Amino acid sequence: MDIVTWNVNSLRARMPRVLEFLEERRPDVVCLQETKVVDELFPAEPLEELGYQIVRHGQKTYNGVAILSRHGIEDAWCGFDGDGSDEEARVLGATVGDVMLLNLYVVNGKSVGDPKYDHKLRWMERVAALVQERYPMTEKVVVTGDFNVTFDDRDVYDPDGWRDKILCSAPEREALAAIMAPGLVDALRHFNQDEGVYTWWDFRTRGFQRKQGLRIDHFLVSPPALEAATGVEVDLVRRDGEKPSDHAPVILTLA
DNA sequence: ATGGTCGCGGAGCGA
Repeated sequence: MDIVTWNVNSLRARMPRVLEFLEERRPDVVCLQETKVVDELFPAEPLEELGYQIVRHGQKTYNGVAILSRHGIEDAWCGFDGDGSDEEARVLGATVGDVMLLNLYVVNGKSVGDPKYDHKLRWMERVAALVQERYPMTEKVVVTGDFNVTFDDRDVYDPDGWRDKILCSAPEREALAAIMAPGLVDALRHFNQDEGVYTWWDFRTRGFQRKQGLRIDHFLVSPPALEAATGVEVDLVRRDGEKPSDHAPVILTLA
């Protein structure tokens, strides 16, 4: 089973690239972030025609998460309270087969010290509590999405330039570790110790062309899910070409 | 330190 995480930076703007990706790779499950579309305007039909069931949790202009699946989606819920009552649409949970999914679009935080940064740290604390309460590590758990946090220098093209900056600060990394504390593992690092594996490149600096990126999109998996995992791959083809997102899709394969 | 480019929505904000 292939599970994808992809921050598409507007689903409607990205539809040609998303459809091309789905047709070529036929992934089983796709967790999308930054759909930037209210549920009533979600472009479901072309995705359903490719065989995908859809659960979505969107809002106007900003944020928005969705899960596409070629297999039955069960027990879907959204927002910290499970009812979509959050101000920001960033949390979507569901079960597909024996895999418990949590799809997250973590707060960006703007810059260290900004009020949005404090909001990010508090928001991540709520995620940690949610994982602890609702995701037993004895199950196949996959917590994925755009975390807007790097793990270490290997995830950063210019570690000294980014030292203690947003996406790289110690408090953010500690908040990420707290989410993983019950027993989640960074699946990509289990398979690949190389530096320079990135998932996001800034539009403004033409980061992709300059090979200047960060790894901020992750798969955090429980021991049973790690046992089933056979690899994690970043699909760089999707970051190149016509009207790409600023993120590449990341693909986790489970046996 | 700032700006650079996208997307949304139709100016300025968020990333």
